[in-house]
Amino acid sequence: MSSSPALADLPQIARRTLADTAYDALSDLLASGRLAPGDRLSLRQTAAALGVSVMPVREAVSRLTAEGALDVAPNRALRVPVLTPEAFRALAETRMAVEGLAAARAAERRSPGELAEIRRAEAAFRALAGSARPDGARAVVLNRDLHFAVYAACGLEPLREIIARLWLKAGPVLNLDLRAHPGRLRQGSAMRRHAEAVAAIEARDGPAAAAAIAADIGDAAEFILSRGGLRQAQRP
Amino acid sequence: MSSSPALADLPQIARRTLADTAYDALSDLLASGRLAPGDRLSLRQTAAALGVSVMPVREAVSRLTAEGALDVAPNRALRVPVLTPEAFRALAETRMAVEGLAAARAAERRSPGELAEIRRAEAAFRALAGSARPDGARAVVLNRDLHFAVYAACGLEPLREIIARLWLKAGPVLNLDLRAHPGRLRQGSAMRRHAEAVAAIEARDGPAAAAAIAADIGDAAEFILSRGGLRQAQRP
DNA sequence: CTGCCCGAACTGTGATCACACATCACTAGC
DNA sequence: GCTAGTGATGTGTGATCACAGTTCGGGCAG
Repeated sequence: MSSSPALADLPQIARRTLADTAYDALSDLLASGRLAPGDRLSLRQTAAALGVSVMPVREAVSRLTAEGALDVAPNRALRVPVLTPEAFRALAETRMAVEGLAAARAAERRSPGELAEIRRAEAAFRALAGSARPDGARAVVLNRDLHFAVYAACGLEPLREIIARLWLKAGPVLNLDLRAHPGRLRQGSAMRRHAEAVAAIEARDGPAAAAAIAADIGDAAEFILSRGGLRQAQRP
Repeated sequence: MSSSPALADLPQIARRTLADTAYDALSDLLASGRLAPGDRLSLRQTAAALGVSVMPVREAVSRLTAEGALDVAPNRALRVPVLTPEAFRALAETRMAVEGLAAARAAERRSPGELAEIRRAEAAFRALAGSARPDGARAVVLNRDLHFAVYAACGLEPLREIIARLWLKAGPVLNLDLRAHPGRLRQGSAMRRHAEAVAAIEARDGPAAAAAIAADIGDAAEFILSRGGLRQAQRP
């Protein structure tokens, strides 16, 4: 097949289905905490909001329920999962273990470029968290950027995907709280943990990086649990 | 609403949709290696085979693709993912880390009942693997039973789910190989690793349990990689 | 005024149809 | 003889309809 070399320059046409787009839209809502635990959603309503039929939304929702990011009650009602304190604690412990693992590997094998990216993300978060009146929604994004800059450096793509799914489950709880109480950022706990993590990654100290990330997760989880930020999943 | 207390004893009616059933059927095919990497499947054909319309199959497939257990090519072709050697190695490393983590926790906090269940599963596998002509398909099931008896004892349900998804991705490669070459069982490598793991769990030695499970995974992965058991994902 | 019941509106689930696209066998043209 | 175009067939994707089940509010009976 001989043809003009100009064809080689053509960018591949992105082949995105409506279901993919719907999935991204719902994921974003969940990860950013704009969908709170217990919120119900309807296929037809979200389909109307997205301007498509219910089919793409159905597929997106079925993916999210498979990942545990959404919950279909026995009544067939569709809602954002409400975690019991026990389930939330188990999720937090899992995250501490798995994300600690990724952080340790990142510390040991990060490239100079990856380290630079991590430091940049840490600086961005610190600038926001240290400001007079931090924007909760933006803090959510920057915190996520920093964490995933670290996990991207661990060199194991499957591990990164696992963590992304864990964040989808924890996102509504964590970020709803962070949006509601951005003042917690001023306590500096997150900033301190982040600084410890970056220092450990810079020093190629795996265990220290794991400990810092785990402490960051544990601090936030403990704060939310102590505040009773979790509603019970029971109906009266 | 006052009613007879006998009603409290009634078991909940399992509300299984056709999509759930289709998901289980496909998962089983994947986990047991009866669907080999590169195999294509068609919504309409599998729907006909299951005696339902395409809708439930569509939903099951969309869940599986979200988990990475199935792959929808840019051509929209649906197939079991073909792992490159690099991707397979990354998956194996992730499994060694994550499943090692779970095994370590299981060793430290297993209950007597869980230990008994693990020992029973180990004995069942050993009996089969040590037999004259081991049945590959049955070995797949018993190996899975043993591993998940350990992971169930780790006390973190989210971690167990993560591992189940990893097995869905690795299953076609591993189990296709095991079915094709059941003679490898007679080398005793798996049996030795299993025995080490059970001993470590019995002794509540977390690091040793992690090492044994990781070695079990690593041995199998190394064997498959050395045999060139992975086809390239490229088309001629 | 309170408790119950019934019906309208809505839910997810499944089936069916329509469509754009991919694949492959085949044939016309060089 | 080999390539390029063409048609039939099958593919996933999306829309629409049908249905069983739920939810919720209004109205009737007590």
